[in-house]
Amino acid sequence: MSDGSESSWPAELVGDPVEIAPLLLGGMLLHGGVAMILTEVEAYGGDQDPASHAFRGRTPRNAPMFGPPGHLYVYLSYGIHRAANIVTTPDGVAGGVLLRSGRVVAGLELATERRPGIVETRLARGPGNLGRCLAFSLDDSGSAITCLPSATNFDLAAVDPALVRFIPHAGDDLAVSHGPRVGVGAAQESPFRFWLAGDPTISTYRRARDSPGGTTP
DNA sequence: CACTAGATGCTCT
DNA sequence: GAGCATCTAGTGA
Repeated sequence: MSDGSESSWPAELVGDPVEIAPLLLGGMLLHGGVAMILTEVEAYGGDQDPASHAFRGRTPRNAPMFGPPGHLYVYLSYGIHRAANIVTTPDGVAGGVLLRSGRVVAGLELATERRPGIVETRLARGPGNLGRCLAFSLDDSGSAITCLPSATNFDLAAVDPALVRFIPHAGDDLAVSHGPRVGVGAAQESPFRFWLAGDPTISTYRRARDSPGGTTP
């Protein structure tokens, strides 16, 4: 009974996570009273991707990965960190995009409260830190994401912090770098990780590790 | 900056 | 019980 609230996820953002992932960069994600621009993402597939949680089939935890696109898949990592994916594949097909880094653009006080003493550019660096800034919990796994037009002008205080909203980037092209994911033999050919070139919210050493001698600016 | 070790709790066999 | 799609603090240059 969700008052006709179907996911407003656009068809352009449905498909192979490797193709959709770079399209999410520059988009704005809202939850928990904080808004951030996505600066680094990573694609995860289904039964083709040995590193994916969905690789060994459907379980209660990863069920959202197999569900409709435009939904959240949140998992607990190392008992501490909550990492979030955006499901991009059609219903019945597993695949999603892990949100690795972001730049906080609104709700800075809340984000700083959740990560005391951390410099602004590092507030949402890494999947666990990003999830903490946005106050994601395991209960948010499976939630629908409301996708709004890029022209949307919002008042953060008026946005329900329990809802997940996404506003895609539109306008001038962004400089996107990409690199292969290390440690996964079967999928080393195609790039899985994408980030905004030169963005200060992404650490340099991690960048160098992920794309040795190639796509970095 | 590079590297190491330890924390921490849910998920699945 | 084992194993994590990780992060931080600590060390040494």
